[in-house]
Amino acid sequence: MPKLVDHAARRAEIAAAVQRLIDHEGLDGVTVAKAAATAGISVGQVQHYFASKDALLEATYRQVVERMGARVQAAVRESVTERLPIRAVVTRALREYLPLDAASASDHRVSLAFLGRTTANPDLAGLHTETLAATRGQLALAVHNGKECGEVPGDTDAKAAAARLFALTDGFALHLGAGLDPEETVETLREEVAAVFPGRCRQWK
Amino acid sequence: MPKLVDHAARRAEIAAAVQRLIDHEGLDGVTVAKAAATAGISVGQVQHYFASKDALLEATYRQVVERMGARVQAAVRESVTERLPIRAVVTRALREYLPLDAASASDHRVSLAFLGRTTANPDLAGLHTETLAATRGQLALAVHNGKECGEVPGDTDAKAAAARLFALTDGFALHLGAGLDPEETVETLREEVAAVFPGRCRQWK
DNA sequence: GTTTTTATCGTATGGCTATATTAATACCGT
DNA sequence: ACGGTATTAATATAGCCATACGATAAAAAC
Repeated sequence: MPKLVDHAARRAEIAAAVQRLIDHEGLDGVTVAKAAATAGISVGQVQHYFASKDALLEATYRQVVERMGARVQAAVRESVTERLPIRAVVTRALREYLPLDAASASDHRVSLAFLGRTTANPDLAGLHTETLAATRGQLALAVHNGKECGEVPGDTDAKAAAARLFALTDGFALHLGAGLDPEETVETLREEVAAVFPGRCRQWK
Repeated sequence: MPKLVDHAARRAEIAAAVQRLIDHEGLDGVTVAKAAATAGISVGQVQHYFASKDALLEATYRQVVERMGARVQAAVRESVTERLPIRAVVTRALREYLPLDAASASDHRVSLAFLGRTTANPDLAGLHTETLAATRGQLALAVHNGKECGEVPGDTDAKAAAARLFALTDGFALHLGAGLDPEETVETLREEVAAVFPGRCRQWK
């Protein structure tokens, strides 16, 4: 057999180049030729690793979404191993959704660019809706656990509280790029979560 | 002189056709030829009313933004003439930002499509940022007035409260298209505004 | 060492698009 | 009625882009 190449890694590299390109020239500015130039390879090589331009863009989007999810999961795992209260876990998790550093800001911009295409692309819209629903579900579960644990009052509507916190976070993420102070925003988000989780856990989980 | 044509009205008609086109095929699916076909006119006529495709899209976006703003302003004016408390005025105004009916949902989708292009278009990004800042400023003013009037506690940070309510509203608007219950959402928004404006106005303004 | 499979590259091409241009039309003031 | 101009239609053009294709290199298998 010929030269051995890690296909997945190469695809990831190319997708990363496409992300830089989107960041710089927008989703519409992406052409296969420019993607190849950004990645420092030939057009033919891009074609070798992606069957079509659509496949290339889909892989790029998937990579961005996965990285955003991974950031949140990492924050959750870290908080859980530190035996922090659910309130703190949720606060850290939601904080990870905000475009506070360069990397997550780029991810957010790119995911926003794709979001603008959901209008005419049912597949993309479906993926987006599913992702939102999953996140909202996890958040609702956290609130529910908070009720069982004693951090959240018993009369709280877990689903409504989750929807509210999530919408607030996404709204902040949207507005952060447009003249909102990061520190104040994070502080407000912290207070909002604290308002939903006012109690203390009765037992160590 | 020749045929008299209301330029502004004709431009608005064409822009409305472009909006339908964006709604159906996405912002990328817009071509001058399709725009002409959707509007039921020739390509040459589109060229006559818009110097370039960019100008056509900009006019469309501007029309959408203006209509969204007008809806809010109308709600505010109506509420004010009814001598409603500021709380009710703000509630109605924010409610108008949500894509609850077909028209505002279309406007929201289209503005989202344009938002996805702010990545690479500084002019568009600037316009968007300004619009957000203006809205946030108006909202902060409403909260400030509420403090003077007695509806809002004196220790409320008007700017922070405005930023929070606005982000929440925009977040809800974003999530409404993806599996959020409209009625519950409106109710939650109403409660949130009520929480910021818990008092009663001391005097009739 | 030959063969076969994979990787990479450069170029060709067919289609689509924005826009320029040219010609035709219709209406108004006089 | 009629010239002139705003308006409309139709066509031409030049550029760009995704994708197809062919050629070359390289490395494993035997």
